[in-house]
Amino acid sequence: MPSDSLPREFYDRDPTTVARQLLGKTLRRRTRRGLTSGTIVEVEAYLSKNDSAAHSYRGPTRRNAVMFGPPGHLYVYSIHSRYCLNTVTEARGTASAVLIRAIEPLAGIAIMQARRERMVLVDLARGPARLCEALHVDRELNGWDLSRGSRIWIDDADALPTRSLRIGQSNRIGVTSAYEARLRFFVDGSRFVSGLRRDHSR
DNA sequence: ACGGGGATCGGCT
DNA sequence: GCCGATCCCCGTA
Repeated sequence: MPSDSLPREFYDRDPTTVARQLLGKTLRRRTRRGLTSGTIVEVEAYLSKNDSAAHSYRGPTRRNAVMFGPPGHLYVYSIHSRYCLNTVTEARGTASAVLIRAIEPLAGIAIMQARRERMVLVDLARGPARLCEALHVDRELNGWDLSRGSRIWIDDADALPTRSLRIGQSNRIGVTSAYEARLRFFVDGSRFVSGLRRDHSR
């Protein structure tokens, strides 16, 4: 429906560039229950080469197949009986992605509160699995094309001006024993960012 | 405020 | 069989 959904070309770039540019954009989700949305405030890049933390590192499997497909599609995987949401980046076959780790809730807050069984705004979508629960994202959306602009998509409307954002950078959260290159990006100063521990920030 | 530990299950070796 | 791109609760202070 919205013609301002980010086009496929937006995602057809290296994951670090896409990750940085996703900060401040608006992630939207529409279900029968209503519209929920939020401002993206925290992301991580997973590279197609030399990145042992990327799910695609050891080649295609059934789980990571979407990562090897075209950019702009959703890669949803489960961990510890929860879900995390990525956007596939770069051209088909390169298998990179951006993990969306946190949003600042904008619309449909009551719906998110009900889904999360939490009232505190800051607890609704701070962390990748919390975000998925708040937006009702599960494996059914794995492979969904974000550029279609329905069910779930990202757009520029209500976006924070990227130029004026102060972007913080750190190692990725929960990634151990991997080549690390400070591939986590977040809106500096936002209360809606996860992993505020000292060893991650800055 | 901070840190330790358990839940819980699909994917991969 | 092992182990997470996690979350939440419950100790201490």
